[in-house]
Amino acid sequence: MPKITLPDGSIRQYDAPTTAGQIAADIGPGLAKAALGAKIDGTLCDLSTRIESDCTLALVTPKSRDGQVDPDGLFLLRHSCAHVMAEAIQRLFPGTMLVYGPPLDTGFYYDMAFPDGRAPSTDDFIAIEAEMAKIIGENLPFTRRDLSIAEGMDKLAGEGSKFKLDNAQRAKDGGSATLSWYTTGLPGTNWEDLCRGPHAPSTGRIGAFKVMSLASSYWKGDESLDRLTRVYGTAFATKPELEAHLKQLDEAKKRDHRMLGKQLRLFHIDEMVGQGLVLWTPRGAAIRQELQTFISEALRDQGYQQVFTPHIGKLELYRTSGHFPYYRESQYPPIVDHDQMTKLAAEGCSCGDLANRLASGEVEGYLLKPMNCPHHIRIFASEPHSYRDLPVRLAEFGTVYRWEQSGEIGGLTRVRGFTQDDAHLFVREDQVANELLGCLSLVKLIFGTLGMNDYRVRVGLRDPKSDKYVGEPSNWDKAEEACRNAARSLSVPFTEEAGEAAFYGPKIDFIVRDVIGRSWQLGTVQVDYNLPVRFDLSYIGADNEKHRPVMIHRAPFGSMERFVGVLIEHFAGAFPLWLAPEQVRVLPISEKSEEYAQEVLTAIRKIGLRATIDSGNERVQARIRDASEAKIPYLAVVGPRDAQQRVVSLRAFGTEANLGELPLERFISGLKSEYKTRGAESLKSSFPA
RNA sequence: GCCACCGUAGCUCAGUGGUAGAGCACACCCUUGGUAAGGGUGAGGUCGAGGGUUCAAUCCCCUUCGGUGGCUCCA
Repeated sequence: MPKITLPDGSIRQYDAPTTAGQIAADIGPGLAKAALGAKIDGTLCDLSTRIESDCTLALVTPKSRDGQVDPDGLFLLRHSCAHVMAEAIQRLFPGTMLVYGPPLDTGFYYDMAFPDGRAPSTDDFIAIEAEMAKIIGENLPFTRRDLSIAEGMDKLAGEGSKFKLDNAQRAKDGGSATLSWYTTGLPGTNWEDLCRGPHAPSTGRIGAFKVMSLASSYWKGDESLDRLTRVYGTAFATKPELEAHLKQLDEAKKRDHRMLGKQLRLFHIDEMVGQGLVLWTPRGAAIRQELQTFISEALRDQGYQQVFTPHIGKLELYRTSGHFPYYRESQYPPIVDHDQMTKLAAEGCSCGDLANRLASGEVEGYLLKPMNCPHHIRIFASEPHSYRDLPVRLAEFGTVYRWEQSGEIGGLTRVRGFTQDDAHLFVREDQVANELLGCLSLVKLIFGTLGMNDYRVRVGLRDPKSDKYVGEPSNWDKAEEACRNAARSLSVPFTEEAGEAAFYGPKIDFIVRDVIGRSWQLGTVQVDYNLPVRFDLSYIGADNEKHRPVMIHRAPFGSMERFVGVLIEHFAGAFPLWLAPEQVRVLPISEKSEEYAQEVLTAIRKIGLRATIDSGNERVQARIRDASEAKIPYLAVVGPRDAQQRVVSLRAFGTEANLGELPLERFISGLKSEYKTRGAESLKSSFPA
């Protein structure tokens, strides 16, 4: 006789098997009406799930008691809505085979195989949504039925969908005793789908939904298998929630760095220059320069030395490092000099031959550098080192080139040429732990100064099953342990992920999300026992013997391109004073104040800030609007009154009214300290709140 | 790289099988205005590029380049 423990601790006793839905009804009609499903012993289930023995039970509704949207409720709604969409699409596109349709954080998708050439386009969304509305309007129950594995397999084999058959096989392999189908309505009469559930009780519970977009995917994520069409949608319990979600998406779009980059003229990517090759326009370059100055100061404080190295190097260098053999596909092809080319052409050497001979080393060429480490290593190796000299820390804003797949390139976040704020530390083994901490503190300083708190940390370890990693397992163990320990010191939660290591060593990565919700790796710190071996690096120890240094690779920004891209979105284009491309705009009320405005401008420029004057033939209101749209931190409005009193009327970005008047000298000194302290001190504090 | 969609003025976007439009930006004129758009006039386009169908293509078809959304990849 089941004894049900509810979340408030109360217990309900039943003398016969019951269902979650029945229990909800027993508690109250309101709850019965609101319930979408139940968590039985922590597992999300249908309301119709039969309960035969003691359990804990929590009913799932669209909103929990405190008014928050319940993610489990959304899960049920979206999973159910995916079914409704699949049914609607199968009605409109006969012959469509269903593959897999899970809920997501922001909605759901369904992968489908359409009969050749008959995939829907976005123009069909209206029809699909109309069909879905019909199904939802009928408020049909989602009815579950279980078949034995054998029966179920027979049924699927008869229906002839290899995709569903495969899903069933995987359920079977996963230890499932039965296969379940969900019918939208009456089993045997209405539409059904192989699905492990759970679902909302009926279609009518889907309050609001929208078909969002089309994309493609590969079956099981494997590009050698069938190509599928993925239809994305979303669903909510109510219309206002859907509208709020759509509005949020729209807001996110406005923060998109590609949009803002164009609008604020921060960078340009030009067809004629090449895909994924970023041109930094003056305004974006100002931001980058400030960031580089910032990090250079921090590096100097930590005992780094700056170096410069060329953009190319001999293939032999990258054969030694392993980059060329391991990552040939993702590099620009090697450069072969004229004489070689002429000679090879005379021999009738084919492109294939040339590739092979470059790979084997029979023909030498140059490579656009995919990484800076080999160059830095050769700097280290260019002179002998004593154990007393270590750590040697070589830093460079080094530009590297990688042949990213064309479909992956976009904006500043994935590009083919980018500049890393790179450095390589050559350290004694006993120094590894401490140097790692130094690297992490640098990352923390950067993220802290910029107010970027929304990041996660990943410790990337080797995948024991893969053979792409070079070096001794014992060294890998040591390096992985050092990373783990350093990550622990961060007091930020981190995950350990096998298979995420670089080929030469484990790493600690800092990962942020963009406005669209995509994750990007920014800063990275990597421990490397392997390249020192490949390059036979050494230092002389206290024992007068040769010893092998350990390398640490680190780039707290990751790349300037990606970092600035993420930063544009982080600030929604409204950069703090120290980073803003145009920091102050002086705005004379009329030509009568032009002279004083020029004086103010000169004073601002004298302390090294980027400022302009807008003496345009427009009314003040219009020019204020222009400055506001350009997201300029400070606007100094000056008219005859201000000139008379030697003050400026100050307006800050993001504040509705003007802040008030400030004597010119205080304005200048306040600007200076806000700039120099990178916002730690603010000019705004000169005004009453 | 794969699939889908998109490419019209500097930007955002309408539009049509008979060689094109709006708003903003830009230029000039009037206006000299005190905190988020003052008024007028004007200039600006090989409708991404190449090929095809057609009497005629910005529009239809093919190819190509670029962008977007995904997938796959990412030292």
